[in-house]
Amino acid sequence: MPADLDTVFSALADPTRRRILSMLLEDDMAVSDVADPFEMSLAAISKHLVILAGAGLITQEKRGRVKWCKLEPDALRDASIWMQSFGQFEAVNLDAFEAFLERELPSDG
Amino acid sequence: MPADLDTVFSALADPTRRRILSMLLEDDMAVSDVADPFEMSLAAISKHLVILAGAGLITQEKRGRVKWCKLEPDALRDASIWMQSFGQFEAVNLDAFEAFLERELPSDG
DNA sequence: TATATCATCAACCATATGGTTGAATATGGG
DNA sequence: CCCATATTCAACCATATGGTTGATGATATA
Repeated sequence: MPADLDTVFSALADPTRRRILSMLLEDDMAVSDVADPFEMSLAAISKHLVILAGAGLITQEKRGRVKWCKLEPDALRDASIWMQSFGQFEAVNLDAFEAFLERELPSDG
Repeated sequence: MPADLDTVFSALADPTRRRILSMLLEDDMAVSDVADPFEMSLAAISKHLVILAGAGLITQEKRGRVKWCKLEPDALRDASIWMQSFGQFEAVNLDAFEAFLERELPSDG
């Protein structure tokens, strides 16, 4: 049951949450390791993770006292499809795509 | 100068605004015609249009006393590209796409 | 000119959002 | 058992968001 578009798009609207997602592209992470590079409280990050999980963009699994966060890229599917319905733009230009990632991923996801 | 991802995603997070975008897929529209099918004030719709314009998703041009609204689908490009960076999902399945449009476009865009 | 129409502005309101801090709740290790 | 670690909870705060209404500013038309 995919989260609705409201939930997914508003989850994606926050730069902290997008940055978390891009961190999770590398590997699954514990909550406190997700929080480490941010200059905000662990509680704040914990709330962001709840929002990402509510949107289905991540899942969380507790093992011992550590809660692991895992990216769930499929949750982007419906939103992506929705965007393609406005897709008078041609299929993504791969050069532009790589340049974009180079530019955006390090800081903002 | 494309609007940033924050702006685009939060513009897309509201169902009224997505519905407006799907109406504009059909044709350019005047502000009051956009407002017609909604059960909310013209002023509220006017604010939504300002937000869509701020995200670059539409442009507005005043001719006489009528302000025309036009969809600008290119503004979705960066956001779409960003989403594809999480694109472990394969290229959009066209059957699923059409089913999705059938399901979503009439009410919610 | 007088009047109606198109759209925005300004002030206001309720609720949501994103952050804080300190206490509480597991769980693991010595 | 005792203590440290991992995470969330609860209360709070400032600001943002999405709506309302009534006034206002342009423009078209009789």
